[in-house]
Amino acid sequence: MQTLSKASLAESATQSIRAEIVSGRWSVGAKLPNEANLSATLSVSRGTVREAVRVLVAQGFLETRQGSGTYVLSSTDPSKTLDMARRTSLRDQFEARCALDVEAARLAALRHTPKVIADLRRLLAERGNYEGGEKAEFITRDLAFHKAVIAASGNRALMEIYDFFSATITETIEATISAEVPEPDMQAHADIIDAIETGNADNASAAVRRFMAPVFSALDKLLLS
Amino acid sequence: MQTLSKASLAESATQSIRAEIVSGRWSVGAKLPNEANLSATLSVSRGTVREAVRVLVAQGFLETRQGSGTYVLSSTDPSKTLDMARRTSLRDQFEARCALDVEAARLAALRHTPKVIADLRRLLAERGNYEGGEKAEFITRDLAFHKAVIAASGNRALMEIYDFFSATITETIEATISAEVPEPDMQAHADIIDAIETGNADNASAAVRRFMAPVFSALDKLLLS
DNA sequence: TGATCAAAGTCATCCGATGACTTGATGATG
DNA sequence: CATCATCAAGTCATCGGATGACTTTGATCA
Repeated sequence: MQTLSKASLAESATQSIRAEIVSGRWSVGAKLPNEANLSATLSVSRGTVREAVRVLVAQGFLETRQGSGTYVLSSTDPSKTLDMARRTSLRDQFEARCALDVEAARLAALRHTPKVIADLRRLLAERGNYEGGEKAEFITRDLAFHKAVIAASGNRALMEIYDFFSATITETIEATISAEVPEPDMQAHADIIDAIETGNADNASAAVRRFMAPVFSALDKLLLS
Repeated sequence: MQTLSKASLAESATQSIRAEIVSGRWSVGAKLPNEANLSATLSVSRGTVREAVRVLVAQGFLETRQGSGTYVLSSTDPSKTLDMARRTSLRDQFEARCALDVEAARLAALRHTPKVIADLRRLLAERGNYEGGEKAEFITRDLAFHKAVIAASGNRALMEIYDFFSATITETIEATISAEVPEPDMQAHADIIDAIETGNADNASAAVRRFMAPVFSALDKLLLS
């Protein structure tokens, strides 16, 4: 941030107020001092305070209620909400990933081309089954296949979200329970490609769901133990 | 964003200026009219203009140079990861949101409780059908219902991602084509609740899919026109 | 030509005033 | 006592003017 060198008073005020919020000194729901008070505390004019507050309102930190006051709405940057998704349980992450896979397979079935199908078959062949060796490399090849399915959907939003999750899921798997979660075999993967090729959206999403079932079963067992 | 329902002058000014930028009428590098001029054009005071500009500066759209003027830095929001979602097409965003809705309904069907069902029914009743009036307020009530469905899934990852998208989708809708996208009626919503209540996961997700169909049809028509 | 500098243009900040809205107290009413 | 209408204080929303700081421009001059 080069802002430090030439921060305007309004920008400084914005940072000061935000610091109070993220530090928790002004907790969620708390009411801020009124504008005149803030003005005095920060040693800037009321207009400058208003500019600072307006920015924080736009960023989702604050909420102003005319006639009532200014209140803390959130103590975290809402633009980074996805970070929160990262910290959810492993099962939640898999379920979310499953949602993306299912919809992607559906869309891929509706929009597939012969070239896409050929690419999927090639990636699946390269992936192979896991037969010992470096687990991380296998996971990488496996992810390449799944990303290709998402790409086949032609939906960039799904791709972005999937990338986001696949990275963290990979980490989690490798670090913790990799041995306990079964990798669906080649046939289960091939079923997905076949369903996409037929162009039947329902079959494609159902294939993904069957595909994921054993993973969820394994996760449930882990949660019980 | 419920902000539109009772948008302050400053927020309206922010949107007006941003609209000029994203539409390309003020291209990157262009110099904006001076504050007095903007003040006259937008029929608000200069202080209000400054608040609006300050927000857009914080979002990375504008840059102010004291003594020189205000210039367009970017026509897209570069400050956050939201960029990725903003740049995807509206259709992509809806498809991604649909993926979340479908999976959430499925999980909700498997995990529902009487209280959750009652809450959903209450939210749907509060939502009502759109019968004129403030569109933004209706969208807010509609979102509350859909978020409740996601919450009923018990999956925090889905909730986070959904929040992420609903914000940008709402913005896009309100800013551009709100009138063109049909809102599914109460019955379509009620069908989802009923399906969840029966505990049949497939029916629940199918209900959501039927629910979304007319929206996609409308989007397709927009793309063709 | 090149450097200097003054003036105009523009944003930064401050101040005071008025309007609009919310909230809580007050008091009348039944 | 409970309820409701009314009112006053507190607060944000917006306005307009004024002054300072900084940049750009162009005229002036060596």
